[in-house]
Amino acid sequence: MARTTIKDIAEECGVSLSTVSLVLNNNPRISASTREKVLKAVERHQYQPNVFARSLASRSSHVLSVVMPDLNHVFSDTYFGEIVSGIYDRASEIGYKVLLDVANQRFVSTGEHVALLTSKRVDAALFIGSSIYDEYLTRLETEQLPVVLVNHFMPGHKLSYVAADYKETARIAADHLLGLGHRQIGILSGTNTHTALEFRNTFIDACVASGLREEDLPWADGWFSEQGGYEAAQWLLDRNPRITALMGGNDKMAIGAMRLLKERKLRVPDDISVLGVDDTPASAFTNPGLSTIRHDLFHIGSLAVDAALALFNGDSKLLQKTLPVQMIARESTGPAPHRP
Amino acid sequence: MARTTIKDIAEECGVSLSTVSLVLNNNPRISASTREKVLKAVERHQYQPNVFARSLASRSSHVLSVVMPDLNHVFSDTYFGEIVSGIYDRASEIGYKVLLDVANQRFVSTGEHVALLTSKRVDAALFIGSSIYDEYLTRLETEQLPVVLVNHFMPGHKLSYVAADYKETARIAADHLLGLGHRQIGILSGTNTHTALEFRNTFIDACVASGLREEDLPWADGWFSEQGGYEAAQWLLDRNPRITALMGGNDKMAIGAMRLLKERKLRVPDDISVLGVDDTPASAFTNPGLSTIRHDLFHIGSLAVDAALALFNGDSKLLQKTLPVQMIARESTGPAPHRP
DNA sequence: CGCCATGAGTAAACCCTTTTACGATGGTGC
DNA sequence: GCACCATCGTAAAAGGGTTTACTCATGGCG
Repeated sequence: MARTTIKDIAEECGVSLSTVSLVLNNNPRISASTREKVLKAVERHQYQPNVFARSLASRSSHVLSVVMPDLNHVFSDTYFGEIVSGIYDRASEIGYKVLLDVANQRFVSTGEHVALLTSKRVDAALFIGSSIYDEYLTRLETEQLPVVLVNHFMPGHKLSYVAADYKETARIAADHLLGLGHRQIGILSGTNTHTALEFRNTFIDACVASGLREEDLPWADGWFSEQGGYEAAQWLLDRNPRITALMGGNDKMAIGAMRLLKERKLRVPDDISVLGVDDTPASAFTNPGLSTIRHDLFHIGSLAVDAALALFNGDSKLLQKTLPVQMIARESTGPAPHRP
Repeated sequence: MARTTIKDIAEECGVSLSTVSLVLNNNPRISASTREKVLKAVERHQYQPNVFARSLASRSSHVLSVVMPDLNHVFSDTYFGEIVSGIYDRASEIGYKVLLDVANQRFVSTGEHVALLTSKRVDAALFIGSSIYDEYLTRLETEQLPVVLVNHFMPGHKLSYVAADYKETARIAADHLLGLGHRQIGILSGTNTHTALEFRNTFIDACVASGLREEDLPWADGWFSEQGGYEAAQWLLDRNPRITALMGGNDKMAIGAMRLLKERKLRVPDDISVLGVDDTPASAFTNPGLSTIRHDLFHIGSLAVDAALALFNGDSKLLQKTLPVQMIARESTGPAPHRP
């Protein structure tokens, strides 16, 4: 039994194909009575338009691609997970589907990241967490494709993005720690991303502006993971035992650092304060609860969807949106201890 | 500038549309010389076939849907993440794309879970982690759609699945704990899934067969999460202080239980042993390392892809595959302590 | 009463490939 | 020299919608 097509509906209702199509697309040209007749038949037959025929004719697929970075276990990372949830929610709310991609070697070298868009397979693409070195993004820029970077950006490139305000994050973080009296702060800096760079630089600048010396703001690069935070903290503490606070590049790094501190029998926050960034769900459940600067990743994801579609619809050429952040003070930060 | 189509290529090469199409589909009917000529033109124009036209004509979308359960933070759950990784990897290996879906209220009530397949939008669908109550699956059964349940199943239904051997898992677990001398074992049983039921029942049967009494095998239901494990463990320990081992329904529950034990100053495994199921990445990093029965979720994901496509291609009507599991003994299980 | 604007619907072109039945060409065996 | 067969291509029919320009009544207006 063949699927029922628009033709079947048209014949049954004694109208033309176009009429049915117009009804289905809510075109006001069709009278209420005809509309109803058609809709009834549609309902009766459980008619489902063929999405391919539709996409082919309308040049819109109603599909969004989300491109994940090629990291181990990306699909179970809370940071990415929150963003994907936001994307998925918003997309399905407005009738869009989400296609999964990973920016791995093959994906880039075969040019699939471009073909995906030029072949109209997807209306737009959302890139999550690409790194400084992701030169492939430039091709997306030159070809003016509907692409949005999610919670990161590429300075000097005309690429749209929706991202948390990392500068403001850094300033709030600096204020918070300085206000608690910390004068030697170690920075667990994420690696390979412009946001990480911007965060670190702004943080340092803010501290220096308040009278700290650069040498009292040692930093170490590391992966944005518990392990990365653990190792970076280790490196920093071994060289700078007088540090009274650790600034994590994200919550996971901060959590990794806290594990190290526990192993070293350093109390948080009595001996050393730890501050994170993101406010991923786990942060509320650490012990002590992690103070952090909240980035609303879910919301960033949904806004990215809207931005991407605005680009696709030609409403705009370039969208660069920076979102406010919020200090969440829990228990992992406290007054700086006296160091003799 | 319009996209180059198969027609452009054909004209440029002085051959028919069909010829180009056949070349592109590696049909041996076309001679090597013609083939080469066409491929050169394709290369020169960076020609990309229009996927929609292709899907429309060929009735195959080369897309798979992965349907996630409607849980909080599914997209950052390691269990689901591992499976999705396996699915994604295998799918992209064989030229398939992966579409994301969530089995939420809307998805089911609108019949999208069926329409997705009947409308040929996707070639097949992979359902991850549906529950006992997911009646909507029965419609997939009656309509004989290409659907595979991933690491779970529905007894009494003719639904294909690829799942770890939960019975064997239960037996291995029982052997392991009994071998260590445990005689009173609390079970942190996952809830709402047939695999959880099967696991619990088989575990109890195995223990009883070895001479334990049922009343020494108390169990508590809980969500498959750290929190769920924590609470279930709490409930069990409060009522059964003589327990010497806790059997987690999965690693997360086991990890949650370990947190509780730490809070209660009970040493693992000296005072109480803890055993998990799955061997998700985190299990190697707990302290002490979590003993567990390994389910190769990544592999299960890839096999599910192959199974789904076998169904789609009509190679088979029903595929029910059970995969071997493996004991991973780390430090969280040890000899039962003497309880006076 | 004739003209025109408006509303409702339709015809037909178009979107781009796949696929099957058929055609042409040249060679083979007898 | 003929029937027959491969081999290589092609024509044309799907596949199922969208969309634009056009038709045809109808009613209002001057």
